[in-house]
Order: sequence, then C-alpha cells, then structure tokens
Amino acid sequence: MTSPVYLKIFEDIKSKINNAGLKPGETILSEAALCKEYGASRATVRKGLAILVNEGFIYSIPGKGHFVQDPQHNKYTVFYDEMKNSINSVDKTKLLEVNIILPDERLANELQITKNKKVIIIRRLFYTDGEPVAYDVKYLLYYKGMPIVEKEIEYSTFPEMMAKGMPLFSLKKTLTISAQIPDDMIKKYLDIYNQLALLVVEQKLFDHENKPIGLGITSFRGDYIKLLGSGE
Amino acid sequence: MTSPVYLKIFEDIKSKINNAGLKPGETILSEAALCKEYGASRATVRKGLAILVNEGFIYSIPGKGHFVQDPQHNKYTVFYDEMKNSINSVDKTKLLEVNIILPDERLANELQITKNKKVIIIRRLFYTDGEPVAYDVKYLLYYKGMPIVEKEIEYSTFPEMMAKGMPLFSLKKTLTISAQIPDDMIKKYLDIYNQLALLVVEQKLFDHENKPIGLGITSFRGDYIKLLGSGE
DNA sequence: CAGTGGTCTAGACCACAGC
DNA sequence: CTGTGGTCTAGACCACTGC
Repeated sequence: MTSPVYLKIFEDIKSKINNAGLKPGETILSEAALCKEYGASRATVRKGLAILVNEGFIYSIPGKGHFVQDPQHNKYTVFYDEMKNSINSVDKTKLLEVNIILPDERLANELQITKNKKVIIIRRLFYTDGEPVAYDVKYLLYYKGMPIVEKEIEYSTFPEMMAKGMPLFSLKKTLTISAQIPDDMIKKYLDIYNQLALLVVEQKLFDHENKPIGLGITSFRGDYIKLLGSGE
Repeated sequence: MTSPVYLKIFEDIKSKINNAGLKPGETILSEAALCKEYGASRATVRKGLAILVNEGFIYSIPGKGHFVQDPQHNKYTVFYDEMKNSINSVDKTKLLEVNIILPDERLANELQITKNKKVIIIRRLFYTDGEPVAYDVKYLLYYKGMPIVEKEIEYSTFPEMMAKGMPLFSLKKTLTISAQIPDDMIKKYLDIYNQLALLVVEQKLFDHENKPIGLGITSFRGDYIKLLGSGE
C-alpha cells in the first residue's frame, strides 16, 4: 500500500499547484530544497519532477529552476477509425472500385507527385445494419508489401492498409474534418433523399520522411457519426 | 555537440525497432545487457528506456522485460479554439443574450443537475471579415470568480470563461463533432440562403471531480471551418 | 534458483543564471 | 562566486517471473 516516494512528491506538488493557487510562471522549490523536505535523494526528487514536466504541469529552465506551466486549454485527443465510431460500427463494406489512375492536378498536388506517377484508387461503401452510412475513397502511392488481396482491402482501415510492410511507428498522419452538402453521386450511394449534411474526414498519411503516401476521404452521413475528443 | 548517452540509447533502440523490423511483442535487450553494450550505468540505460516507454514505443513488464508496443494507428491530437481555426479567425463577436434560465430536460441531463437549478446562458455570433460564421451557445453552472463583465464574455473562449477562479489544471473537457443541417433560426443568424452544412462542435467542461460545469455548442458554417488533427 | 524490472541512495562533474 | 538544473556512476534492496 505504500506508494513510492517519487509519486508522493509528484502528487504533493501537483495539488500544491491546484490548491495553493500557484500561478503560471511561479517557481517550484529547488531540487535541493525538495531533497531536504522529503529526506530523499536527488534522483528520487528528479523522478517526481520529471513526471510533472512530462504531464505538462511544470517546465524547467537550466540554471534557473522549475516553473508552473500555462495550461493548454485547447488541446484534445481524438480517436478516429473509419470503421468504428462511438455510435456504432461498420459491419459490412462494399468495394466499388480498385484501380490505377493518373492523378489530376489537385491530387498530384496533395500527394506531392508529378501527374504521370500512377496512383491506386480504392472506393468503398460502408454499411451499418444494412444501411449505407459512408462513402470512402482512398488514393495510395504504390508501396512494397501493399495489400493486394481484396478481402484485405475491404475491411482495412487506412492506416492499417499503409502500415503493412512499413517500419513500425514510421507512419505519420493528419486529419481534416469538415461539414459538407452531399453531391448527387454521394446522395445516390448513401440513399439520401432529404436534406442531410455529411461529416467529411480527410486523412493524409506520411512516411518517416514526411512524404505523403496516401490520401483518404470518408464522407459519413451526418446522422450516423459523431467524433469524440477529450482533453485536460 | 555530443548528445547525452541516454538519448543515443533511445534513438538506437527506436531505429532498431523501425529498421530491424521488430514486431510488436518482441523483446528488447535487458537493462543489464544494455549497460554492457553501452558501457553505461543502469540509471542511464533506464532513462533511455523511460523515453521509449513514454513515447509509446515499448512497454515493460516487471520481472519479464521490455517489449515492443503495438502502434496506435487511430489516435490524433486536435487543437480546437472556437475563436481561431486553421482557415481564419473570429475578429468580432456579437452578444445575443446573457441570461439565467431553468434547464429543460435535455440540458439538466447533460449537466447532471435538477431542473430547478439555475443555469447561465450566453448566446453569441462570431464574425470574420464582417460575415457571420458561427452561432454559439454556452450553458454554465454558476461558479465563483465567473466573468460578469460583458467585454470579458464577448471575446472569451469557453475554457477561458470557466478556468477563471478555478484551480489550474483542474478543467477537463470533451468534444463532440458532428455535421448538421441548419434550422431556420441559425439560417437567419448566419445569413444562409442556399444549402449549407454546419459543423457543430459541442464542448463539455468538467471540474476536478468530473462533474459537468458547462456545455457549449458552436455551429460553424461548413464553408468556414475545417478542424485539423495530427498523429503518429 | 537466477534473471528481470522498480525503487532509492550518495556521491560526482558539468553548463548555465545571476549577483 | 553560489545556486540552479542536466548528466552519470556504482552501488543497494525489493518483488516478481519462470525454470
């Protein structure tokens, strides 16, 4: 039941910041002072401080000391998976097209390639409980180890497709989330007859050198998906 | 120019994971072995490993060893600020209403309060370059140190409003992002005559005990906002 | 039992802030 | 100059795993 000393130090200082009303920029006791206060070695004190730094409560300036950090009020963590969201999950997909195309201006630009470089296009429909809920297009640069088995393509998430045959942890990604009105093609695919907004999520994948290797655009029925985020 | 030993260890192992094609679940050299390999003390080796753990590359099981972690392919970081997004910024706001109301069923539920508990409502319009771009409603539970000056309300972000007079770092938040068709009231406020989708962002704020203390709903013109995220 | 990681100590030397 | 944090060593003891 006895928790480690460094955790005690961590929690003490954390609650001092919260309860004793320390303001951002104010200084924390020095490491030496904390050693005395807790009768602990410097390594132990530093371990406690390291956690505080790591979790964004304080920062340190060599030669000066530790200071209370300004809280980040606008940072959120979002879990996004085309196939699975907070409301329900994709239980069926339909492969509309797998093809090799030459990119148009916009796509060549997005993927930072010339217009004569071939690109794989995959178009799918996502279903939940038999209803079409999203229209999905992916553009991939050819990569070694790329999935070519249709079964694999049908139920793969975009990062899953691209991570195959790539070094672990080398995949970087960006998301762009917007709301749009469906065009006629999407209306047809998604059985939309009334007014309905689309939540459009664009995923761009990059390799370890930050070169784009894929672009994915998923258009969800607005009544089907909600993206969730959390932060502190 | 000589970087610390623990960083060298960190980067070596990281690139071993990426290039030598280690699979998730495979084991890393033991701390003792790494000490020998780098001629370093255990503390130094552990510091390198700690970074790898912290950044999600490996995990450890006491008594067994360190193992390669499964990469998180669906985690993203999103920066969201009602007043400032990637495309442009709110340069003017209009306060439509500041009032005290009794919550209806849904609101009482969201805020986990009884229906006779009073709630502050703030309704605003956000403008960019003279055009209305978002309709914003906030519901706040009364809190000590709450802003009551109109100027303060007009240009404050939701977390900014609530963080006043609260302990630093005690504010927790969730986001819910969806796409909707505007109702008539919002159409009027936002000068929408054609078909246009709304990107609706719901923010819920919680205190340190995870009790809801505020709900904010911002409806952006779909052609005005894109939310951005990034991950690795 | 030997091997693993988790905690902790008591030193040391360094570069840098600030007086 | 003293005080600060940053790096590093060489030990120690513990709890746990797996044979």
